[in-house]
Amino acid sequence: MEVIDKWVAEFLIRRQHNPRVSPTNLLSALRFGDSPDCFNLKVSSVLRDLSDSLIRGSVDEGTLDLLEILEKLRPVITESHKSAYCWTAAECTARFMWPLSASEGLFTDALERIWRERIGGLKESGSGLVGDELLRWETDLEKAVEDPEVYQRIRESNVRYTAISFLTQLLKEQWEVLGSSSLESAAQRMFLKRKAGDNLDGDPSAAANESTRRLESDNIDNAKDKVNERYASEEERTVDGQEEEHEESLDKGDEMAATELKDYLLEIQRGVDPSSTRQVQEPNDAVDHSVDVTPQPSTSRVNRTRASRQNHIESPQQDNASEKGSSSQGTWSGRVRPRLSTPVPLNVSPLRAISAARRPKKFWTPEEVEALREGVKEYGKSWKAIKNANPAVFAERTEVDLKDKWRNLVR
DNA sequence: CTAGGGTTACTC
DNA sequence: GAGTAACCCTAG
Repeated sequence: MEVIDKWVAEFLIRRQHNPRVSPTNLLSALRFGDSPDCFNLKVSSVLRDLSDSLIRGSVDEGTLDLLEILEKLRPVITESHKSAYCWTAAECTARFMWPLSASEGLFTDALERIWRERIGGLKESGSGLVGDELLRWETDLEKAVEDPEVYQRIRESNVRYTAISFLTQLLKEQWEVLGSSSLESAAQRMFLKRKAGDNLDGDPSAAANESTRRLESDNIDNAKDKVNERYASEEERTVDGQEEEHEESLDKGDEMAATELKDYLLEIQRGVDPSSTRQVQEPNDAVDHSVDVTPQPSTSRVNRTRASRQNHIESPQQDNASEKGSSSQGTWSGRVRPRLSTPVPLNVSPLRAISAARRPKKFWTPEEVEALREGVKEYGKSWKAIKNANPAVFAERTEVDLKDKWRNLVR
């Protein structure tokens, strides 16, 4: 199971749209240790932390820490990694240039801390992050202490923009090199294996292996090509268009991966727990559930539509079973058709969960209504704020419930 | 997250 | 069937 834990953790960390994931907390909570098979998980975690920093618009010394950790994980340093580190270090120093002269404020402290201690340590250890560009910056910043003109020039330049551009570029490259997450790769392999098994009469496993090999090789080649192309345009210090392109490919990839992953997880669940294909439990039904040949009452057209929408996975079979059972009881000569069991909806985030049953109706208490009136007086129609202001009273109400109740009250 | 239309379950 | 309250769905 530990492998699955790692896969799921890696998958969650790499979901850029999930703001609740904190890689550091997640890894420490799961206690994966330092085993070598955690490599993808660790790299993903560092990249995700970097990505979150950029989303928050924060480029600070924590970013330098992350870039140094990334160097330890990926000893082959790319140009964008070096540049990102260099410009981030420059930005971390330049941000202390808010006074008009170097002697005021904390500029010299930052110079000491970042360049003499931190980067000095890197030089001693022979880090690949130390390059010509970094050394040039070091010289310029040291000069700035004595030379007001150099100080002023650096102070007025937009170091932050370039740092963010390189960090964005680095992230894009690193995600591409990392390829699909372990979980997505496994889902893709399962998907291709099944597809090959369905389509070919020959040796399905050979075909699946070939397809998988081709897919993986294509992914790696594409990533490498893209990285090389990017290196060719290393001097372009701009992020225009990159973000959009990245988002678009993420969305398409997410959609495909989510579908395949869902199939794969259903399959895992069937394999792990065959009893998981449980029957529907009716609250007042004390008799044997193993058979059910009673046709479902069809109260109205809309009810049927609703029911089939809520149970879209099982509805075709169930409808057929019900109809056949009712219409052919005679021909079955007393044999009863076992009712097909209903698969349990897999509530696996971030896949969309299958619609849950309707909540039981709960009438509003006078206390709740009063709290809602007071809340609207205080916060207006900010249902979330009203709920948060009265968590105990509205423990069993959603923001939408509050909105609906208010709509009823003002009618 | 919110607004607004739709659905469900219930009463008259 | 109309009216109502609570709940659901989905666009923006």
